[in-house]
Amino acid sequence: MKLFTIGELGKVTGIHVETIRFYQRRGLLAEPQRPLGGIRRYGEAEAARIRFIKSAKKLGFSLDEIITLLTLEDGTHCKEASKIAQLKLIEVRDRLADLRRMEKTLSNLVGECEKQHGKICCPLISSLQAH
Amino acid sequence: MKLFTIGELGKVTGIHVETIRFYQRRGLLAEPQRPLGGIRRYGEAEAARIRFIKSAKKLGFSLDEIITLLTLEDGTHCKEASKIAQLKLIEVRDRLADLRRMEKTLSNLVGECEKQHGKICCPLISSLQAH
DNA sequence: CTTATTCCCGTAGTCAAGTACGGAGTCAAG
DNA sequence: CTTGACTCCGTACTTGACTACGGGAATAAG
Repeated sequence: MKLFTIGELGKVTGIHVETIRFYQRRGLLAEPQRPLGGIRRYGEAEAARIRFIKSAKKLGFSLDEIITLLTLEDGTHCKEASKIAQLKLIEVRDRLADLRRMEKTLSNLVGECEKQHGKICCPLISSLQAH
Repeated sequence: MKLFTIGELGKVTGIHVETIRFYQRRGLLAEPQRPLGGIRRYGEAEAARIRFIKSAKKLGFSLDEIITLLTLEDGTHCKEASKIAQLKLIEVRDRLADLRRMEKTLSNLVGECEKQHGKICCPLISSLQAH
C-alpha cells in the first residue's frame, strides 16, 4: 500500500496542496497522526475521498453538503444515514432531471442548428421550465 | 400578457430583488427601457430566463458559463452556438454520469441500510471513482 | 554536513456571488 | 395631496471557497 506526502496527494488528485489543508481545517478530511514531529502520510482512501469531494463540487454541492454526504460513507449510524440519503436522493434526482433536459436540448441544438438557417433555433431556456 | 415590477418578478421566481439587479449588472439579464423616469416592467420571458439561471446554478455552472449558455438561446450566430453547445454537452454528460452513479448508490443505500445491521454499508465515495 | 525541497501552521489576501444600505424618485390608496 | 410601499442607483459589506505568504522544521540528494 503506497503512502503519499501531502504534495504527492495533491498531485495524484489534481488538488492544490493548500486546498487539501483547507479541507482538513473544514473537517472534510482527517489529518493523519504525524510520527512525532515528522511528516504526515496519506493513503488511497484519502485520495479517493478527495476525488469524491472534487466530483461532488462539480455537481453543485457545497462543502457543507459534501460533509453530510461523507458522513453517509462512514457506515456508522445507519438509520440517520438512510434518512439523509433519502433527502439527498430527491435533490440528486431533481438535478438529474434538469441535466437530462439540458442534455437533450443541447444535443438537439447541435444536430439541428446548421440545418435551420435563419430560424430561431435554441430553446434552451424552455428546457428547464418544468421547474 | 402580464407585466411585473422587479419586486413581483422576484416573488414569482423566488430570487431576491438585489440579486436580479446584480444579474442585470453582470449582463445575464437585460434591463427593459423605463418609460421616462418611470418604473421598469418585466414579462414571462424575463421570468423564464431567471428560472433558467437558477436551475443552471444548481447544476454547478458559474455565472460566466451561464452567460455562454444563454447566448445559445439567442438564435443568432448558430455556427458558434453549435460549437459551444457541443463542448457544454460533453460537460453535461460527464455530470450526468456522476449524478447517475451517485443516485444509484444513494438509492441502494436507502434500500439496504436497515437490512445490513452492523455492516459497513455506504460505499458512496467509490460511486464516483470511475472518474 | 550542507543545501534544496517539501512540510507544517497560522494569518492574511483574493475572487465569485450575492446582500445590505441609503437617499432620491415614483406610484397607488385613502 | 399626502403617506407608505416600492423602485432606482451607487457603493459598501458579507460569505464561501479558496490561494498566497512567511518563518521555522524535516527529509532527501549530493
